[in-house]
Amino acid sequence: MDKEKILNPDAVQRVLEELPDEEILYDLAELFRVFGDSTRIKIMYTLFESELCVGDIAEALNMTQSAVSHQLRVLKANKLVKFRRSGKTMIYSLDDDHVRSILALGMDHVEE
Amino acid sequence: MDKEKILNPDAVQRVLEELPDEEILYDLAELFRVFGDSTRIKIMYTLFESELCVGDIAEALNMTQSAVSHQLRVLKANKLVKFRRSGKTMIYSLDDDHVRSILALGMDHVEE
DNA sequence: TAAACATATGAGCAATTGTTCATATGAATG
DNA sequence: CATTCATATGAACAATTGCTCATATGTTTA
Repeated sequence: MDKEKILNPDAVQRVLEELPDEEILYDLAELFRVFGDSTRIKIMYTLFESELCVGDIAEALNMTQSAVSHQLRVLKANKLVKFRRSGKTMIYSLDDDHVRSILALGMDHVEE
Repeated sequence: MDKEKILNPDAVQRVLEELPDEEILYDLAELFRVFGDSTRIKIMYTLFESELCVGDIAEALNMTQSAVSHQLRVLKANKLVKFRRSGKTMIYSLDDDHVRSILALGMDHVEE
């Protein structure tokens, strides 16, 4: 069985003091969870240079309109994309430059 | 039924040309998926200032040694943490500054 | 206002995932 | 070399998730 003995009480104490609030850590994880799906990553890259409507995203990624719409909903809920209406079509774009920054930083790490 | 009509063929074409390779996009998603769990986020924050052994991380986060070890395995596999042995204990630390940068950038977005 | 079109949404299913529990590995110590 | 300690690992289970299919909503146009 575990003894759970603390090897370095000072360090543990220090960590506990500096750890951000539970709620913030949860929100942070949720943000990254949204980035953690290749479909959503693709959709965001699709919008990297210019805005697009749902049908065109689906066409470009060879996906169902429904699947794209479902994922746009998630992106929207997390303020990663915004949209405007133009007649019957909804035109989506990246919400702010944080999205591009986060993608770029992740790319740095992936490309080594 | 869907008509799948392309509303903006030029834009679709442009997107297809500039979209990163499938494999890279997948790796990128996998990287963020690792960040997308609050337990792993907590573990990384635990290591933000100084290295720690497994038992101390478990103690600080009030988690099972096993659960922490399983997650460290995931972080290790994605090159987000590294470790060294010191006798019986394994001492973990963040692998590079990309980790801190990504966490910080995510924090920016979460804090609005 | 009825039909066509673009998008959104809900239910259901298969696949993935994080935890627990039990046990294995590997190093230090008597 | 047997025991103790720190960590790692495998199996199993519950919960979450992304897709499909069918249908609903809302806008334009004939």
